[in-house]
Amino acid sequence: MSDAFKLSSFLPYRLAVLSERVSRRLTVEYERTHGLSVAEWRVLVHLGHHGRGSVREIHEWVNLDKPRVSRAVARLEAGGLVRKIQDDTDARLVVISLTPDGQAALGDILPAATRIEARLLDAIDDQDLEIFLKVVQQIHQTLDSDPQAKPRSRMELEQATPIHRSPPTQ
Amino acid sequence: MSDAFKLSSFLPYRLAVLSERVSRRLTVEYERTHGLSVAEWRVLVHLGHHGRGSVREIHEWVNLDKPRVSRAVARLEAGGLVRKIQDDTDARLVVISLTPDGQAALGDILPAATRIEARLLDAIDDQDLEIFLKVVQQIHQTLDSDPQAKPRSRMELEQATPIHRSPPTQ
DNA sequence: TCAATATCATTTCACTTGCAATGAAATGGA
DNA sequence: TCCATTTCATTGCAAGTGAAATGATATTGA
Repeated sequence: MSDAFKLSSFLPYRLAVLSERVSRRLTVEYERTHGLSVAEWRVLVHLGHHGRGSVREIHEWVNLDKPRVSRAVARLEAGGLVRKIQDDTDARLVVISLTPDGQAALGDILPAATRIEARLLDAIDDQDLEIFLKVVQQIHQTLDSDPQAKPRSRMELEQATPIHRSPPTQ
Repeated sequence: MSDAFKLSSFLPYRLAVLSERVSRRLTVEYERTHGLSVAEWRVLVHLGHHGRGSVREIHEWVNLDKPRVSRAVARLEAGGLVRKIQDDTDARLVVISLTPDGQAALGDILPAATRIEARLLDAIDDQDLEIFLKVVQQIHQTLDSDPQAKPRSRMELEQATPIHRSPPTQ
């Protein structure tokens, strides 16, 4: 009882609740339409943007541990959305790329995902969004200097990308 | 390849990455010191604030489904941090409350958790934080009017609580 | 009063997760 | 050249997860 501490005003809790709710909303979309999990969706998107990649590469970029990527890729391959071929200069590597079906699936889901994101962003003032993203970056930076925190994934570090409003440029 | 869509600038992805990193940092703390999971931590905090509660009540307040609460409570009881007693007016209900050990554990973890949060907040300008939280609320509100999204938990709805800066008042 | 329905907490079951092996292949140094 | 180390992807395994089922109790309405 008592104690001034309230879970509802605890920043980590708030982030978790928000993130989970948003993520769940997204999942409804690509679960229903293509039976994809979050991991599979991320792999697909990465391949859509980068064309091809090894398990390690994808792992480094999309914030998923290697076993998760490996299994996601296996499921995607079983579903015919992705192709795995042994690299010929390094036999340990597996080069993963989208099949035409994978391209099609991605082309189908991307607009839906973007639309959901757009709906969320529409309610937010431009300047507020900018500050929001700045704060996100600041939190990351604080964690960067905390030895107890997990390092950021490569993607986060390389890209200080702004959010793309509805009609995506570049 | 190509396609303008980048995962790194996709809001839901960003939220997930940030939330996971923050959550993991917290977990290091109460995992190491008391072997607690996130669910157990939330239950403990809820009880610390509300004194007692049923599984359903806790479930509604701390954004955990009932099975998860039930199991978290079971583990906490096994560890002696929590006590379960049958409600005498309604035999279905279980009234859960902290034991002295539970109080002590909470008293031990709370400062550490607050300290980590304070470190994150310290880097953020007051006004920016306010806007950040406003944006969080706006995202929730957008989801509130989306029939495909999961409704907010009771706690979120009842409390528009601001973040408490370091020396927690009230 | 008593059957139908609703509300609890818990359990079941199939599935996912994350960490730590594992085994295969490449690399570097003696 | 050849052994030790490193770098790959995958798999094993113990634990966790969530949705639905279960069983116990309460409530409601005929």
